[in-house]
Amino acid sequence: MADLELAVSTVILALLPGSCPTAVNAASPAGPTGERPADALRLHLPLVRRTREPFAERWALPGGWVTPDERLSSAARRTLEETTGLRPSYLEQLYTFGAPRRSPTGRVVSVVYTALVRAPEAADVEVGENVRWAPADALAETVGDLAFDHAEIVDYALWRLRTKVSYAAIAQHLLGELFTLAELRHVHEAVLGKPLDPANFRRTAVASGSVEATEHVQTGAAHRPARLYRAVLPPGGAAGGYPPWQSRPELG
Amino acid sequence: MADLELAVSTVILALLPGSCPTAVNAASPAGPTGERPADALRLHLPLVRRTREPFAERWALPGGWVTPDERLSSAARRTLEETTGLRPSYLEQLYTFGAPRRSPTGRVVSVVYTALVRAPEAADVEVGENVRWAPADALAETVGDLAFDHAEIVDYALWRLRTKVSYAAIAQHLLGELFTLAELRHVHEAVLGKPLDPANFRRTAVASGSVEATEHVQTGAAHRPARLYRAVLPPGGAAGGYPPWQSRPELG
DNA sequence: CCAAAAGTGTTTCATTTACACCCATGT
DNA sequence: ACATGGGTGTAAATGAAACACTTTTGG
Repeated sequence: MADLELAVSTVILALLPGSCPTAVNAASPAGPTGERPADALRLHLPLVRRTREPFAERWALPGGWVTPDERLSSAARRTLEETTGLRPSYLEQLYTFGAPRRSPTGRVVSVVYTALVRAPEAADVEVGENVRWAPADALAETVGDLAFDHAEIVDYALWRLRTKVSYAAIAQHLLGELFTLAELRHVHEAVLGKPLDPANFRRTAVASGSVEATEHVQTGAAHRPARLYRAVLPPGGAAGGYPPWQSRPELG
Repeated sequence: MADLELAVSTVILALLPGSCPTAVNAASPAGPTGERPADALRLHLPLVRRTREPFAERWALPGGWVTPDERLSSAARRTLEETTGLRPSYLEQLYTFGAPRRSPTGRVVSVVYTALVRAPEAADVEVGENVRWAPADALAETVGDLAFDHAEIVDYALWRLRTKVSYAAIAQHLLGELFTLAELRHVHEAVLGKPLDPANFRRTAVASGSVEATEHVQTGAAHRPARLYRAVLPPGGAAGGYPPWQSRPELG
C-alpha cells in the first residue's frame, strides 16, 4: 500500500471560437463533419506538454501529485493554477483511474476532476511551447495521442458533461456573469453537438429557475437587444436532491 | 505524495426483510417458491467491527488497502470477500474521499465502491461478533456512529442509488436470476421509499427493454401465478449512451 | 423599408399518471 | 364462491417538440 503514488488530473473545459487565435489549429477546412459556422464556439481544453519520460513531448492533462495535507480538490486547483494559471469557476470530481499499468514507471492512481472556466478567464492562459488549447472533439487530429490514458479520460469527461448538462445547471459556468439566453443556448448546443429550438430552450431555461433576468440588455447588435440573465445558485438546502455534501463548500 | 495511503471501501447493499437485523432468511435461490415475508423488504448493508484503533469497536464499511498490482475494482472485490465472503453481482465506483483529517492516524484516501448483492448470496455472509447486517436507513439507531466518515459515505451511496435506479437497470442485481415484476417493483419501492403503481411500473419496465419474459411462472401463491422475468443486459455497443468503458469488463 | 435575431403563442405529439376492470389461482 | 394479487385497457394530465407569428433594433 505504499508502493503507489496518488496524482490528480483535471479536464478543464472552456468555450472558445473554433478559429481561436490562441488555438494552434490547421484542421478547420470544411471537414466531413464541418457543418459548423467558421466561428462557432467549440469546447476546448488546455493541455500541457510533458518534458520528461514517460511520454516526453506528448500532450497531457494538467495535474500533479497530492501533498499530504491538502484536500483532493485543493490539489486539483493548485496543480491547475501552477501549470496553466487557471482558476476554474466549477470543479467536480469525475472518476479515479488506477489500472496497474496506466503509467510505465510504476503504479499511479489518478483522481480526475472536471473543471469549467469562463471565456474571459480562459483568455488569460499563457499559451506557449508547453501549454496550448485543443478542441475537445478533435484531440487526435490536433495534438496526436495523449500521454497515458488521458484520451480515454477526456472522452469520459465529455460524456459526463453531455449527460449532466441536460439536467443540471452547469453550462453557466462557461459564460461570464451576465449572458443572454442565446449565449446560454449556444453553450448547450456546443456541448450537445446539435441545434436547439430557441423558443423551447428559453422556456425550459427560465422555468428551471437556474437563471434570472436582470434589467440590463445587450446593445450594439443589428437586431432587437437581448435581455441579460444571471445564473441563480440552487437553494442552499437539499431540495434539489443533489449530493448531500455538494451544498457544503467542498469535500474530499 | 508518499506520506499517504490508498484504501478501498465498499457500500454493499442487499434487500432483506426488515424485522430480523442479524438473522438472514432470504428467498429460495431460483425456485419459484419464494414466499414473501410479512414485513417489507429493506435495504441492508454488511458492516465489520473494527478491532484496532482508530475507532476500535466501532462499525465500519468493509475495505482494505490497495496492493500495487491489482485494479482498484479488484481490490474492492478482494477486500469484500476477505471480510464478508460476499461476491457482488454489481460493482461500481462511487467516489473518492480524501479529506486530510479523515483518519486520525494519517492521511488515507479511500476509493469507495458501491456493490449490489442478490438476496441468496447475501444469506451466505457469516454473521458473527464482528460482521453484521444493518438497515441502511437506520444505521445510527442500530449500530451507533460509524467509524471515520463512513456514515456520510453511506448517505451518498444511497442518494446515488436512488437517483440511478430511476434511469438505469440496476435493481435487478438485488434479485435472483428469475424474478416477478412485482418483486422488481418491491425493489424499486424499497430503494425509492415510496409505493409505485403496479400497472404503470409493469409497462415502463418491459418497455425499457431491461427485462425479458421467460416461459416460467411462479406457483404456490393464493392468486394468479406471476410470470418470471430475466434481466437483459444492455447492448454491448455504446447505443445506451453509458460511459464508453463501462461496456468493457472493468477499468481502474 | 428590410434583415436579423429576440421573444411570444399555439398546435401537435409523446409520455406519464391515475384508476377501472378482468384474469387465474389457492383456500 | 371469494379473496388476492397478476395483468390489461383507457382516459386525463403533464410535458416536450415544432413552428407560425410579433417585436425591436441596426443598416
